[in-house]
Amino acid sequence: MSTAQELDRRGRRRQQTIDEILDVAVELMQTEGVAALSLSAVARKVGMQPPSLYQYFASKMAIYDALFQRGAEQVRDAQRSARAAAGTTDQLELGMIGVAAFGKWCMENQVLSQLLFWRTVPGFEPSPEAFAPSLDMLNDLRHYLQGAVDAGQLDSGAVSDDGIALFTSMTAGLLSQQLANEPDTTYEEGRFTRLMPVVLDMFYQRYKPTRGKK
Amino acid sequence: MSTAQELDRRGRRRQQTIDEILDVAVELMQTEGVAALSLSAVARKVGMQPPSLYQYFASKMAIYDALFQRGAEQVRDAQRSARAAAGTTDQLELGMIGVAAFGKWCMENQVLSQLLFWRTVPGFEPSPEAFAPSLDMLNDLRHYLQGAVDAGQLDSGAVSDDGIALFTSMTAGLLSQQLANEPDTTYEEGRFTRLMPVVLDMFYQRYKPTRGKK
DNA sequence: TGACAATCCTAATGCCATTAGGTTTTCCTC
DNA sequence: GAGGAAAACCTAATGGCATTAGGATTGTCA
Repeated sequence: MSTAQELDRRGRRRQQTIDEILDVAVELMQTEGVAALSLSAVARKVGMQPPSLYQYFASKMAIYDALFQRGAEQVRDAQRSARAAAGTTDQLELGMIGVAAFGKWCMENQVLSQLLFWRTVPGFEPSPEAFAPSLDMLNDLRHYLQGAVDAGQLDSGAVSDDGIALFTSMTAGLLSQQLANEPDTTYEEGRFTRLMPVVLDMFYQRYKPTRGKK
Repeated sequence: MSTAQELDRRGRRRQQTIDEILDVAVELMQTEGVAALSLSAVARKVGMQPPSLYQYFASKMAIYDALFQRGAEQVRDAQRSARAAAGTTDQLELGMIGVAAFGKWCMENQVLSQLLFWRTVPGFEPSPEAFAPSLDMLNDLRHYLQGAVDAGQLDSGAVSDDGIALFTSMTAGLLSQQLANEPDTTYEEGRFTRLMPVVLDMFYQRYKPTRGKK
């Protein structure tokens, strides 16, 4: 009836198609490899001719970018809701919960993880907009480590550049090895991800308050 | 004169061409991306027509495989000669020297590193032959850690599956982050690789003899 | 009903890897 | 030094890809 309503209807249909394209793209990347995504294959699976996809995405890279953003938002929110669901205010524990949620999401969304955390697609560089949620995640991490420092659970070195670099490298290192060498398992049972509590403990040992600095 | 000599001449010329193709391939991967290697571009740069390359390699994947093997041999040998050049028999120190040599090679051969340690090229799986030097490297690592255990420098847990997984994950984690986030620097100055001694120390702290087990 | 815009199509371009089949070059044997 | 085999290289062709141009169809509203 009203213009707004019609546009809304059309807009919703359009969004539906966009989502379907992205879903199919993920599905194909799962079987063919992230960098081997073919627009023609996507079009075939959606039931379109390849050029029609350009009504929804300006290029193949735009699809990668949309998936990057989708993934970054998902993993950030997965981390946040895991922390919110936990009934604790212990900053250290919240940090650990976040890492576990992160790891679990990565194992369950390997295609998106690869896009997000490896530089695996030749010409692809995420747009600032798509990258923003990743920065949120890094800030969240800093926030909880700072909280642990303030609570006297960690030495202040833990939130230094070196501390952050160590934290992300060690956790991402386990994830990376897991995804590369033994992808078909769960976060809890993986030969590498299983060691996540160990590396977190190593980190805490290094940045114990009152002594652990250098 | 003799058949052997002539075949040798031809064989040497052939090997020269093969090497040139591989060199050009690395060069192009540096500028265009590892997964974006184009045989046509290689052929152009070598001064051939694309189909002529098939005289030397059965497919594009065969080129990747040759590069994989080349890289694996290079990095293994770089590690070994660094250890041989060191004037020590201290197993722990030899382990550290190996890691440093490994890291340095990776920073100086980023294209090959990516091929070797990330799963970045869609259809590519290294042949067992190409993969063998990587196994050598893992055995070398095990050997030196075992040596440190035998010398009473480390707890035996260091050579357990978990210990090895931890060691490789932490070192590869730093390298990975360095290559992905700040590739244009040296091993010594990189924001992440600079922390290599720190993570090695963390490892040694965890597997100190006489106490450090669990 | 007519018009506008969204949606989808076919046709075409220029890239790619790879195969088929022929020509030139190299080099050893006689 | 002539002949011939094998190596090295070529052109032509196939079928795939991403992307662009431009036309047809369809839905939606005045």
